[in-house]
Amino acid sequence: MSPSDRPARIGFLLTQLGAHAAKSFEAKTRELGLSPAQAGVLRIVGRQPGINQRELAVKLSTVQSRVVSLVDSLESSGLAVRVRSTTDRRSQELHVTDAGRAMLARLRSAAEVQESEVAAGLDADDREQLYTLLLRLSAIRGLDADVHPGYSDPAAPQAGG
Amino acid sequence: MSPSDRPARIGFLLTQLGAHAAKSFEAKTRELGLSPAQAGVLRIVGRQPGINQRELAVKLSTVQSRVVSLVDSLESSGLAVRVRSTTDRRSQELHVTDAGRAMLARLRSAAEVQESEVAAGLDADDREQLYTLLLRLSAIRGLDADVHPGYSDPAAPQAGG
DNA sequence: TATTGTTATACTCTATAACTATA
DNA sequence: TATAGTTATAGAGTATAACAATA
Repeated sequence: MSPSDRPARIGFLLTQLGAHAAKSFEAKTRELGLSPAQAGVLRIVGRQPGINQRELAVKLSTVQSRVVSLVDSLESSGLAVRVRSTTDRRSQELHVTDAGRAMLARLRSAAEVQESEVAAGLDADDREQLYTLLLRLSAIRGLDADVHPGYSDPAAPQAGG
Repeated sequence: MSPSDRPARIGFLLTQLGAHAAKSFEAKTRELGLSPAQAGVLRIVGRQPGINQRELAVKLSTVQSRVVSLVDSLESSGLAVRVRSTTDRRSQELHVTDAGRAMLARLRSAAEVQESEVAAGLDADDREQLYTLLLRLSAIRGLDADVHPGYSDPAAPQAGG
């Protein structure tokens, strides 16, 4: 079976299933009161306490102005705080609060639930095989295991791959 | 290796790799002057000539008003046309023009290029294995092989899966 | 003069609601 | 009265550019 005989190919299927997984995760973060983007920032700050906004922007491949509004929202919901660096007063060091840590625990539970939903229909061997292949692709692409895109796009149509 | 020991899991990896694939495809459609959404509509109309806008909205899981603007753009770039149904003058039957068919051929080439990029680093056996597993997941989810989401979102940060 | 962060603003994509025309 | 499509409008998410504070 050559690639062109296939009803849909790896690129297409990855796009389709990735969007599906993203939507299911988004539904769960929204129930917890967060957008996927906010959840992602919280996760990174939890793993790298003291990271500043510029570093966060680089990690997320976005601009500082966007980080401002994301951190604003986390701060106003009490999940994270900004602390002025004592060594460089331009810099804001970011930290997760106790409430933020509680939220991270809830997000981890949600991710566990999502995992079983996403893999439903595959037996343990298939899951292991799929996991291994995807992890290899991710490594080949040089993707950061801490960062994944939060499609802000709950019901976005098409593309023909 | 239990799920919770994993550095990143299937749901997370699918989301990450799916976004990556979507972005690479989007870059290609943009070069051809189309958004992923426009490309997707063109593809569907090419496969189902005469489909009307309501049917298209259902297929894309979106609203009719959105279909209007998508079809508007395809029509004004000469890739598709609306034809009033003779049996129900409320209904607009959609058709691809010659220029639209030429564009579809270019999109197919782009998809071929994307496919080799996305699967780069895997040998033929691995690709076949991955393809089989993804196709099974897609079938289990009941996803439509004609429709996949066009993330309109070129550089969207995070979510913690 | 360069860098960190902020504000103001604008653009894209998408949905909701009111409307027109046909049935 | 219901349906296919359209228009007008609003919202979310994101980026760009000008600005303030600090280095």
